[in-house]
Amino acid sequence: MPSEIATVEPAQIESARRRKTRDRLMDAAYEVFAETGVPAASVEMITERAGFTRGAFYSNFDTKEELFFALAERENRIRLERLQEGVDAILPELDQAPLTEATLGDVVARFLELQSDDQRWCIVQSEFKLLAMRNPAVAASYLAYQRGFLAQLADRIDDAVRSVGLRFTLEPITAIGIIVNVYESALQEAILEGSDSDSISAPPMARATLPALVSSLTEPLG
Amino acid sequence: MPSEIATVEPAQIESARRRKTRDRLMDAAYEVFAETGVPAASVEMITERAGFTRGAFYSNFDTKEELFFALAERENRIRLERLQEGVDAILPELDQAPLTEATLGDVVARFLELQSDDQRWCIVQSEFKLLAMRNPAVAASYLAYQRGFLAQLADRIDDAVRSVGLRFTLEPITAIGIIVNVYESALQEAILEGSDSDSISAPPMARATLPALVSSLTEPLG
DNA sequence: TGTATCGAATACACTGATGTATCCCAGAGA
DNA sequence: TCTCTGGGATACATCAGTGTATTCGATACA
Repeated sequence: MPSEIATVEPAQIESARRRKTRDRLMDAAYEVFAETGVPAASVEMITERAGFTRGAFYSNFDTKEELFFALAERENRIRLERLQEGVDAILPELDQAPLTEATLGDVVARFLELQSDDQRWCIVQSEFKLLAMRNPAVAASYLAYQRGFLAQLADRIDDAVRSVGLRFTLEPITAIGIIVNVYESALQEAILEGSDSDSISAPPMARATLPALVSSLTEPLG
Repeated sequence: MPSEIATVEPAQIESARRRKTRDRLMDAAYEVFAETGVPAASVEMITERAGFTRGAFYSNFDTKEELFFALAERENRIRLERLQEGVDAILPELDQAPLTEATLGDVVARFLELQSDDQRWCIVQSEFKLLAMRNPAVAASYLAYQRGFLAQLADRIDDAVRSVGLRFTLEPITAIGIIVNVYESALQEAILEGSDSDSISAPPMARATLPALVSSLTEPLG
């Protein structure tokens, strides 16, 4: 009897199988959304790519948009974690070859690369931003994520800057926001230029510009 | 007879009526594309908004995309012209109240506002950029326009900077590219924040940040 | 006033996507 | 081995969008 009462609750315990299916659908959606955009992507394209039929999709998600949000959430979470881990991995290196004004820009670039790792993510994120510009609810969650990420990053970068005896001439958050902007549009420009080859020649321009920019935005401490 | 031969050429002389129809369709498309995005917009939404039926559309354009490109071309042309005129209108003012380091940032902001005047254009342009990131041919024309505009702007701003006895610490084109980036993302952020009200509270953030940024990116001449 | 022409409106045939009701199978548990 | 349930597959009904062949109406010109 008690067991029956227990089974009455509609058992949405996310079975392992179900989770796997959802993940495969998200993986496929990631590719399709990057290639064709969210509005142009059909449910069938996604399920076909994932090796399912449309029935599987509707068993796991209500709408294409719901899948998109789930995907964005998963990817954002992954990147926040990667930032944490990545910074922790880079810091020990600096004990051996301590940070100087000359290497500061490179380290900043490496931090940034932890977030925008590939072309597809850059495109999908643009799509999300565009959606947000049209939809206040989406905008709220977009801004929340961006600001969280920026705050994390700003802490780390500000530390690095101070450790070489410099400080930002603007508010640190503002300055680092600018740096992130420059990095991201360098990435976008790389995509625009290399559209034909789908290689990930992401950061050369950023690597060239960032050090100079960082030094323009900083001054000696005190 | 000669007149008949003349009429043989298929008379695509862009009658005034036809031009007006095309313009009304573009106006309507501007709104619809901004509201729903290009892929989600249907031909019928556009023609309905313009007060025509779908027949009129197919008499003037082959596809929705063709209309989109025509619209982008028209708007880009308008903004390039506006930049020319706008700068010429601002310069005389400066004879009365000469440019100083303090007012430099404001003048730069005013230049920039000549381009990104309203919310809808910002959104439509993002849409165009996204399309370009997926399509090399579109990318080429996108980059061409952006670079043309940047070059124009850079000339004017560099003059202004030198006229107050400063110069950019980075390559002028690079520095001004950064400034444009910062301005544009300030605009986007304003949209993201004010999504509910559709007012055009575009530049307050930019107005606050730009002067400091400009002074960070410049140093005394010589 | 009549007519010829240009361009917008209408109607229709066709495609492709969506959502859902139903079916069926594999695997867990007794 | 049998059964039962969760979850993916199938099939169908619906609908929106597209493109085109054709019709209609207004304006220019005689």
